[in-house]
Amino acid sequence: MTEAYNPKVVEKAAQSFWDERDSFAAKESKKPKYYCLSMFPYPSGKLHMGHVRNYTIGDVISRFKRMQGFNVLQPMGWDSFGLPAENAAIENDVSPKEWTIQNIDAMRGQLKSLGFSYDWNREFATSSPDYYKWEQSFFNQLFDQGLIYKKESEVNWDPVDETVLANEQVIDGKGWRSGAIIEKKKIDQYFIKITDYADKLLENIQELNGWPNQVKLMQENWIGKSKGLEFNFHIKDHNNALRVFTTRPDTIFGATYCAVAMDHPLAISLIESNPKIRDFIENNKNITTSEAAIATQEKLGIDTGLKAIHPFTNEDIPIWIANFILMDYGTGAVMCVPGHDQRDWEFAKKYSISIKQVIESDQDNGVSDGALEDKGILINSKQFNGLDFDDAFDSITKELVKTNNAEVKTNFRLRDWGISRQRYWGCPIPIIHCDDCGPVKVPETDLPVELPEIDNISSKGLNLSTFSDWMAVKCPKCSKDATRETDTFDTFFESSWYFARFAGISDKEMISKEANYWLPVDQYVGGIEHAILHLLYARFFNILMHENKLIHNEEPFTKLLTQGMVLADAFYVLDEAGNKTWLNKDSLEDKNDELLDNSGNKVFKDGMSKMSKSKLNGVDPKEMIDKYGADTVRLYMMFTSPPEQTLEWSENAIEGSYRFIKRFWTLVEGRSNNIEEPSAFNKEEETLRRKSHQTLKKVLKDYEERNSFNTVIAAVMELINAIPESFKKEDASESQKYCLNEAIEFSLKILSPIAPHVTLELWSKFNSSQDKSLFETSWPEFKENLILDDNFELIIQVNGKVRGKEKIEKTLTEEQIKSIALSNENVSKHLQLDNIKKVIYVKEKLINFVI
RNA sequence: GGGGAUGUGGUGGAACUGGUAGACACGCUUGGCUUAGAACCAAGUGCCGCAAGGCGUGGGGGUUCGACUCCCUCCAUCCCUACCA
Repeated sequence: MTEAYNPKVVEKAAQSFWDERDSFAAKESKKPKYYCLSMFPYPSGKLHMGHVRNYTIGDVISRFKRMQGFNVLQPMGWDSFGLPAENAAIENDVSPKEWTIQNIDAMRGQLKSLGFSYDWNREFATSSPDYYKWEQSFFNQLFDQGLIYKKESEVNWDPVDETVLANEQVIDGKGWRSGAIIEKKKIDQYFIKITDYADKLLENIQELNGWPNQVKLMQENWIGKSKGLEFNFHIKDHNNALRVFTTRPDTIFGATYCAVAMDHPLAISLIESNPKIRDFIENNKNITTSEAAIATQEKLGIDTGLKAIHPFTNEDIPIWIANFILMDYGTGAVMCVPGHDQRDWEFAKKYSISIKQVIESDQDNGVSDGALEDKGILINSKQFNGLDFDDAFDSITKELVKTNNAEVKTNFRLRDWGISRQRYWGCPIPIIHCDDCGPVKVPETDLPVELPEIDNISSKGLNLSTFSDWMAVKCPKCSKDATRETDTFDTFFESSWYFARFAGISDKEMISKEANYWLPVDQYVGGIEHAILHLLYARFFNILMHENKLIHNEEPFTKLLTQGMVLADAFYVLDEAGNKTWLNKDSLEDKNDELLDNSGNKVFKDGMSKMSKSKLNGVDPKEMIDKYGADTVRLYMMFTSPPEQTLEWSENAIEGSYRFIKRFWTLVEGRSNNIEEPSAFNKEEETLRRKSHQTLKKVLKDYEERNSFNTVIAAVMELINAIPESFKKEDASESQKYCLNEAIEFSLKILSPIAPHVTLELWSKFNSSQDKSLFETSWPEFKENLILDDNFELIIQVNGKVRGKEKIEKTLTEEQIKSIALSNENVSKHLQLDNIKKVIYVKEKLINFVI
């Protein structure tokens, strides 16, 4: 009697089997190690499809490597500090800690239900003092090494809630909760000198052969190393010079104005005496600190009335204040060459500043339609005419060194990492402020500095400066009354070293010796949105940990797989003030083709965007797991698109994945793998065996080299479709049954990393005599001699168009093949023999007749 | 604004090194089974055309015997843009 496929029963059995044996506990051994890590989640409470995709990919790779005989470490934990906990605290009046713990429990349950092969013994949450204690300790080391400093920097200030807002919390220049117009405010913050390592971070990219080029490029551009010239413009009737940085000194004869940032000292010095400038700066202050907002705003400027003196022509050129110049980059002042920089060109047009062409071009209209940004030969540049970029750079530098204090400078776009946050739910920065001793680090023996418990949650933002009891301490140096630092770390701090902690977790040290066995991470898997910040900070931290002799490797991640975003439609309603409130799709009603929320307000569609906590467009996998089981969800997730590609979420085809598993179950169930290999096979049997071994060869490449799991699944489907019906019948011959069993065995193995529960169950039914766990630690080998075929299919083209196909024996000569091709009926219709101008033959593939 | 990607049937995707475009699925159509439906099974399914044949990989142009693949250009969508993680 056959048994129907019941995912609930099968999955429960498989999961208990793994649990009982602690199958995925990782211990050092003589086997080659493989550390596979998926980016740990922020515990928002529910998994969404982006997580399912990420963690299925990681698990597929882990399980595949385990089958290949590797000693695999695949840990999981929680990146549990962050903004959403504070928001939830304010909205629901729960402590961030409680909320986080509940979320972790819920998400752990969801992860377990998906059957991921994690070593749960190594689980930790970054919000636990056991973890952040070591972060504070490491910070102290960096502090001693002079890598930490304080400097003023701008934040988004909500004047109503009296709190600092993240860029995400500023919507159209207004605070998301209060609706107040956001102000920029300068406050003193901690920074870490990542720019000291800019060259190292850039150079090491060359060695990251296992990283996607895309990500390496983005990091290179982010670091943004450029060679340029810094020099002074003398200012007419003014004591100070204006120091500018330019990467294009070759265009200096085209400089028709200069521009400075709104917070440049020169601009600030004019506020008092010039009300127009004061108004301009005042009116343009209200913009988010985000680069995107600054760069896309309308480009505005105001003439200071001051004149810079052109170093070569001695002409006066105006100095402007512009709202898009960044004080943080270069010197905060630039020379503007509208002829050869598009942004300068547009600004010049707007304010009627002259535009000069100083680089040769074959463009008829010169610079009248737009800037010519390509490098080239200098014109209209007096003694420098005719020089190319490099020569011009050198010659112009030589002159400016004499007169204008010029200096060739390497400049980085990368800025130092601001690590202070004015928040409650983060790792406290272990510093004590003493009136006499200044900032003093908290002694090692007093670590961790734990977060105070929350008793009273206000409706404003949370931060540590309201906990006066907690703040009051004695100075560790002089024992006088002192106060604790109230800033917490940027949460990127926690995620910059967790991978090392997983590899060497210990309650006695930050990272134990065991880490030397596991590190570096062999395969890191995570969303492409982390291509720059998280991955750059983690690389930076890894270098610091390496320098401090905590770990042996300099770069943390050997291979990187960046999965594409899972997108979903996002929906919102607007209030009277035009503020957006995001809504989950499930809370909407569809009335006469119009979307309404549950109070009847009109709902707008925002279009596809990544599943996120803030837009509430995450799709919870729970329902799907309940309905179809984890194997179907995993299989569908892998089948529906290749990992690197963006995925617009839809569950239209999940039924198909479920059907496939059911069909597969029906095929395998009731059979046993007990046939000896026969001595001979007929043609039909050979064909199936060829397909089985071909499939094995193909999927090995797809798994190992291409991370192409959708084609792995398609290949197995093809193999199963290729089994002749007669082989499945009860009266099939022994050799037919043998070939069928071989196909089944391969399919079970191939699918095991993707759908581990059902394959484990079927394997133990199919191979009842064998140890179950053997199935998950062995990978079959294909036989090359069975893959070879004596024939091939020749494609016959006329002028590149397919006109016929012929089955050809591989032993035939090119001449013989040509004559077979020419005798093809359909082909001969399309050509006359005397017309053939050329014949192209691609071995064992195609022949093309050109007429 | 800048940086990085992506674009192939009604849908998700395949084509790996310039060599058969549409594998494998979803959906749909027809038939079988069924009192009926679901499930399942079988056949068909890029578009135009009765057919011969033609057209077809975001649009336009180019290189090549041959282009989804290489080059130029334009468009659309997504990710990042330093305080979402």
